[in-house]
Amino acid sequence: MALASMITRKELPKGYLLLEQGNVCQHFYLLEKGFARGYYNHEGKDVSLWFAFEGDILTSLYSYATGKPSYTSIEILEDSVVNGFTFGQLNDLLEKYPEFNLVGRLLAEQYFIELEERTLSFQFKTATERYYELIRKHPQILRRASLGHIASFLGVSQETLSRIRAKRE
Amino acid sequence: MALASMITRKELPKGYLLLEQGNVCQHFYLLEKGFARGYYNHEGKDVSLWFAFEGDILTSLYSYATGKPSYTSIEILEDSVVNGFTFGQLNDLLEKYPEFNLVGRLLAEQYFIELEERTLSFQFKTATERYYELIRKHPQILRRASLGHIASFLGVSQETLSRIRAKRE
DNA sequence: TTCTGATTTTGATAAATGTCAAAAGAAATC
DNA sequence: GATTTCTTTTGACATTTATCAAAATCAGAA
Repeated sequence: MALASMITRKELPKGYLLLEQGNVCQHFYLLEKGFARGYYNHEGKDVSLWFAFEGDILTSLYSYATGKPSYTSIEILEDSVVNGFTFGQLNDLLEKYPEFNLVGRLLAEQYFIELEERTLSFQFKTATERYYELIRKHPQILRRASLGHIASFLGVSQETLSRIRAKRE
Repeated sequence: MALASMITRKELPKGYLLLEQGNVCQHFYLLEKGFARGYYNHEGKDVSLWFAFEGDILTSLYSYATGKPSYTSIEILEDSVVNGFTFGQLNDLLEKYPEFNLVGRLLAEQYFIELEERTLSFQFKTATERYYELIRKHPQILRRASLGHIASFLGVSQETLSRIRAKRE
């Protein structure tokens, strides 16, 4: 079983829902080109959890690890190209070549570290600081994501983010 | 190299600082008996990031994964017994028996999932809801951790948590 | 270009929470 | 048991941010 033969390449239009909250995620997708976000919907409130750029992975690690329905949805925000394979294929691979668990471990560690940073920033930084940090790290986000999406990612209302922007300059 | 011979058992008194912010963490510790917390200190504000019970692991996954100084400290909150081994020993083991990466992967996934849940609860739940969820999951925490520690874990001031408690019953 | 719908900004007000200060209570030490 | 120290509660007030509503701006379709 060759790795290459497992991979399916797909073109996805803007607005496409790659994964819907409540469904069990079955795939890893590598975002070759485009832009996407993960979000969580709770009582009508739609909150962005992450943004994914070229080279990032689109999946629900939760679903993969637990086999349970994902509580995040994945939305394609710009026409994109992804390369995907199923969890089943990956598990076969891991079974056959246990060394690959090293990659899995490093990946999960990486995920954890990024999330830890995000969590800390919620507890220690103001929305304003989080905003400027975000656009410093990912300036492109300003052009690619809407104010509403960014606001919910930062944990503030749109109006508040708009006022944060207004204060500067 | 036997796993058992690597492990060192230690008794640690209440108040002991197992890991200090700014130092590179070198060990995994399994908490056999006792109670501990991880916390982060920022400009004098001391914020609890997690509590560890019997059976939990005490370490800085961040330090382990990156080799950089930990930004969390680990404090023993009750006289405890831990079983520890160094990252170096663990890495030797992983190199010799790559299958162990599976354990590492699952562990990192587990860490990630728990943190994800915590992060979501910050964005979607009120401090009151987070409080009652915490004591539902870990009732013992009420007896073992101080109000101040719990308040910072929940992301509110002590006074606010005190008022949350007063409202009920 | 013009229209239409979505996004962003602005204003007024209400609600939640933090901060400071002090009192009350509990625990530890002598 | 009395004293000291730490923890928790309570009160008053200030600050931050959300919410609701409306206006302004922008973007895509006709």
